[in-house]
Amino acid sequence: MKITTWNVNSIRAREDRVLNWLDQHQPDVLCLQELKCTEEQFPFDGFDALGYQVVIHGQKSYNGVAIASLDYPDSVEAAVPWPEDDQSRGIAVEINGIRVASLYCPNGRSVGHPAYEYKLAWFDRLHDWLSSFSPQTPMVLTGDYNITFDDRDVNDPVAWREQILCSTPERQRLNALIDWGLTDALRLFDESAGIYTWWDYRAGGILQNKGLRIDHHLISGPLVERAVAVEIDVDERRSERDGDKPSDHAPVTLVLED
Amino acid sequence: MKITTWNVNSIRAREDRVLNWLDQHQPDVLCLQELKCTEEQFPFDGFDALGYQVVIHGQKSYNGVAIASLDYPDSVEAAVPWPEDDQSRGIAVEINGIRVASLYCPNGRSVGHPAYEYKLAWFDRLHDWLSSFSPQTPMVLTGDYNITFDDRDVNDPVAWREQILCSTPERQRLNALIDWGLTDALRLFDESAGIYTWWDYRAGGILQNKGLRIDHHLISGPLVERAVAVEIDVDERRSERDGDKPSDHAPVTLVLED
DNA sequence: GCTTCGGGAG
DNA sequence: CTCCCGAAGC
Repeated sequence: MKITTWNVNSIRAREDRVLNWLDQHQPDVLCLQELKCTEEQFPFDGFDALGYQVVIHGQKSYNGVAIASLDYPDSVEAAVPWPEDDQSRGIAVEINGIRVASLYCPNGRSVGHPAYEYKLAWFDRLHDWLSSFSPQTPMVLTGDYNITFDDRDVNDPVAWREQILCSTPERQRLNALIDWGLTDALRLFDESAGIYTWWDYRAGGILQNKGLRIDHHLISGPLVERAVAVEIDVDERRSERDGDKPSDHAPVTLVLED
Repeated sequence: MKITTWNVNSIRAREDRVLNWLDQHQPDVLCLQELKCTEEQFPFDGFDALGYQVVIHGQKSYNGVAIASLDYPDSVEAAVPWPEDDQSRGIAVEINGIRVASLYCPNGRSVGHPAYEYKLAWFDRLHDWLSSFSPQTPMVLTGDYNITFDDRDVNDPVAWREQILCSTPERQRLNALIDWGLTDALRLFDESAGIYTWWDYRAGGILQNKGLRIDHHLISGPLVERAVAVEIDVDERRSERDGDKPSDHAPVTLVLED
């Protein structure tokens, strides 16, 4: 079973690329972030034609998340981690006995900015939501966390030191999810530095591999047993295919046994 | 010899369509209007690859005209009809003994609007410019005139009566060019009503053929002798090809003998 | 409708 | 760099 996360930076601007990728890679579940559209604007038809169901928690212009899947979800919870959030940043489903969440965590703009305070508070809310489950629940919380775990995830740790996406309070929030009982799936397979999932559009980031690892699969114990790989499709980020214009994030795929 | 006029409504937004059309139809001269770009922004490379020279009188965001030709022009006069005009609406060349002008005449917005006064004054300037030549000069003044000659050029003459593009003062200015010695080339071949070159994007204008004839070839006596056809490529305006998004104007081609 | 722009966001 | 938007222009 394959579960992919992909911040597509506008599904309408990227529809063809996403559908081509989906057609070629056929993950069982595709978690999308930064749709930048409402449910009315979402291009369901293309996904339908490829046999994918889509549930979406949309928003005009900003944010917006969705989960596309070959099987119908058994349940859907939009507005994760809390329903009163006026930003659409999370949606969760149950599929084949696994709880899957697609998360677009706040960016925070810069350390100390009001958006940074919202980011930290948002992660506290995410922790609260997570705590409503048992750590024995098969779970995949995946998406764009907008936080690096440590300096191995950062191409230039000196430049990024205590900057947004890398500050200690942010990393504490991310590690609180680990402490609860989740595992950073990629690190089960590769402990090396220099593995990235996002590269800034500016400054030719992708050509010089100036990236960060901020898209993660956090998985609970029962899935740690089943995890066999995490794959980052850097070619899709780099790619000149399909009229150029890739997203600034690569698709990242968790492969589970069975 | 074929001389085409085409208001492309942004050459950057329409580059592929224009080049595909050019490659298929191979006119000797292509007069373009509403480039909406400066010379720096103009996509010369694609024209070059098809063997076309391009001279341009550009402007940021608005207006902008060009002439693409298989043969090099023997002379170029940008800023027609007068050099101090702060809007880039005309360029003229001499090619194979014929003076060719590509004109994007002012729209005028609505009768009585300041832009309407500018439109009338602009046509007076055009008449002055024209008067610097002999009517025996082989000339093609072509482009988007933003004026209909008479009600045969109007899909709904009642609705358009004395409206912008159809008002008596505008038609007088257009006829002043005829009185000087030019001929409306299309009417040499077809006197019927309902021949249009422009259809509003709104209200499904093209589907109901709710159009106007505002793109003209005005030709001098020596070319009246040589004219054999005027062809309007309505399919290109209608077309769903090349990722949709046609211009609101069709290409119009004058065919000359020799 | 469709294009341009500049401003805000990332 | 790339996206969104709301004006303005046609």
